[in-house]
Amino acid sequence: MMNMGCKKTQKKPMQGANARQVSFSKRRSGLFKKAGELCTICAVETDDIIFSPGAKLFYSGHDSVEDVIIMLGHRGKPDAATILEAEAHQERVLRDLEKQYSDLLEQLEAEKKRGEELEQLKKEGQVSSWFVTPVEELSYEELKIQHAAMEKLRGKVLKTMAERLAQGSAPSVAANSGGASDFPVSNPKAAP
Amino acid sequence: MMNMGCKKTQKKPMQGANARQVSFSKRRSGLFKKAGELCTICAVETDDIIFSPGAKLFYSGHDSVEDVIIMLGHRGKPDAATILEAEAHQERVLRDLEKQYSDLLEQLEAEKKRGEELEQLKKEGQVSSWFVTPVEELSYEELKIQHAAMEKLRGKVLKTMAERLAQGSAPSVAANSGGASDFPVSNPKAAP
DNA sequence: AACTATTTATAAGA
DNA sequence: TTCTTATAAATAGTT
Repeated sequence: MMNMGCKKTQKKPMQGANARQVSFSKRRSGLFKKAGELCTICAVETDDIIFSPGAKLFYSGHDSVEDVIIMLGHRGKPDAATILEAEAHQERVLRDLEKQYSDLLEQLEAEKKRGEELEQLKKEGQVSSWFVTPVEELSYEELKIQHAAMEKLRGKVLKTMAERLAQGSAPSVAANSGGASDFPVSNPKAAP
Repeated sequence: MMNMGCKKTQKKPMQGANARQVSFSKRRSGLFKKAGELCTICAVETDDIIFSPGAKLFYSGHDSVEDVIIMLGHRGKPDAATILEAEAHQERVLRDLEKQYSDLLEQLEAEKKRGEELEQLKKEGQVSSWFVTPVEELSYEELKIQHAAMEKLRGKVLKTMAERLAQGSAPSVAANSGGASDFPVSNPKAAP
């Protein structure tokens, strides 16, 4: 059977929403498995976050995963009674998120300032090499950059939240729309 | 030559700091490559963060990577003159980080409150199923959870920063200590 | 979900 | 560190 195995690695989004969804599931579990192996074999910590097009979050972290799962509890589906209550909550949730977002805009401003500080440090010559030379011990600067990177990541998440809100998503809470619709194209980048 | 390829997947940390470091480098690039492929092929976004034992951060994100690299600039090593200046900066950087950390403790308190809100929502039945059923459209709740998860992740990073500070790491800025010392054991977990 | 041909990742060695 | 190579693992297409 000439089933073609898997051919060479594709360079473009897979054609066909269904095939892409299947591939996503396979590769997602593969990626998380690799991350887990990296933790186990090399004794490091990893956090992997995947945003799928339907605004779904997939998360693999060395211990936070448990927190997320605990937050979600038993994961049963909402019953009819709670759906009515859910719709009553929509407005409040919306306002809540909007307030959070405006708070975050301020934080993003603060981020920019920190980025500029960092730029200044770089010009003074200290920060420059840890990213490419893992053996050095530039802990203060590393931590500074860790912080900045995390702030940036956080800012991105929250910006995405706001964008989704602005697009008026989630017309009906707890609606079981089963169809996996077509994927919007994201902005792929590879690591250096 | 019986070079044994790679045997079956190890379940324990690799023995020998050097071999483990080599494996880490290989697997790190492998993981990032997989993440990049997932982005490209399945049209999703990923962020991967690896904390190596020496407090090194490795980051692969669908576009934030560029920001980090731009922040780092040309990545040359500091010269002798800047090292002196760097040491003069240490105290200030320390105070800066300490201040940031105390700010963050407050934010962690706020996080807890949000977690409790989330728990409340879950009891009302809406939040429960998106994590296991990617086809549903529970966007508000998803975003809420994304936010909570990111806050948690951020909190962890910043807590790590503070712990490293408390341990008095980074005795000498820009010291080119080449030795990769022995790894402490982390807390490996796989994704559900 | 399971199978399988093929590609990809990687541990050990050089 | 980078390259090679034997072998294990991942996975695209198929059933």
